[in-house]
Amino acid sequence: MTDPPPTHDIEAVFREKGIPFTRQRRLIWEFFAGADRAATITEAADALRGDGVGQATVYRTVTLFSDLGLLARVQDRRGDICYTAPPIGHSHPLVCGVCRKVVRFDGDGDVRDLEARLGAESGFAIYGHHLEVYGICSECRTAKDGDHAG
Amino acid sequence: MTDPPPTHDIEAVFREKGIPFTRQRRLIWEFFAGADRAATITEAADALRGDGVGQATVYRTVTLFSDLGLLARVQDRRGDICYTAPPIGHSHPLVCGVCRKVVRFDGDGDVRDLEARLGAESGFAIYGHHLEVYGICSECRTAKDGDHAG
DNA sequence: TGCGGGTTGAGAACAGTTCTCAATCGGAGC
DNA sequence: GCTCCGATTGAGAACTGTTCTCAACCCGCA
Repeated sequence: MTDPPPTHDIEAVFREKGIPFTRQRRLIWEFFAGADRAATITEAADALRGDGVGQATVYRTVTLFSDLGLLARVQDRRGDICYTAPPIGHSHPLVCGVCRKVVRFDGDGDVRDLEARLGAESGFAIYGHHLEVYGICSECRTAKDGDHAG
Repeated sequence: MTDPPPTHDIEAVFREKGIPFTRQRRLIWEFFAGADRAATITEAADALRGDGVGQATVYRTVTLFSDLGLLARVQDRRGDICYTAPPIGHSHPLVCGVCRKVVRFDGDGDVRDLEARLGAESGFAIYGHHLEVYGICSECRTAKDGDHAG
């Protein structure tokens, strides 16, 4: 696993684009970047309410981060929309359906082959794809095995 | 491309499971199966309102079809949730981001290789994946080229 | 034809998201 | 340090999409 991207990198992205990196944005970024699993907007808003970050700001900011490619949208097993950092620029999320832990993988070579083939066969101009893989992480499996007694 | 599955096949699926295939369900199925592109629930409800199909019924029925694997959920370019028939059991949707036309492709071999690798590397017990490829179909590209004048 | 269980439609209720608007913040210029 | 100005923020209203409730209805069965 890679380290979470340091906050100052993100600041650089913002500065480069001339967008203010405010206290609230930093807090929201740290919430997602600091977690090793995907979180919903509601969870972020709940967690940051105590820090004086409003719900609307969380929505706005998550949208902003998504637009900038800094957060990726994934789904948990119930279909809830979650967000995960760091960017999925050229990687894809492997999401634990139980605890929502996210492991990133490349896999882009595979998909790019497929895209090239598809484009040729279908006549579509391919502009992107969305690939998520779902599984249960080893910890959750262990926990589940332990639960068998109860 | 494969032909859309005939309605009597779907009826057989329902009969086999002992679920009534009502007039409303038939209409909703025909709406999705008859379209060559993904449609939202709202669109289906609007289209079928005149046939006396209520909104709640559309929601219920689309959920039912999804559970049975008869409809697949995809997203258009704006992120709107759409549904498309026939089933994506072991195929994946290639979605036109403009007109939402859906072409199905297999590509499962590619992903299964990837899944096996991922499972081994990450320790996750892989239980599924979600792959959508986005592009612009040739018709929409032609239309867009034509628009260049205006 | 009458019965019973599942399905349906209308609309209320609910949850998630977006919008509105005044207050606040932060950087630039003095 | 102070003022100005535009962007951002928070609170809550408004809106949208989805689910729930419940009486009416439909269909298979006897």
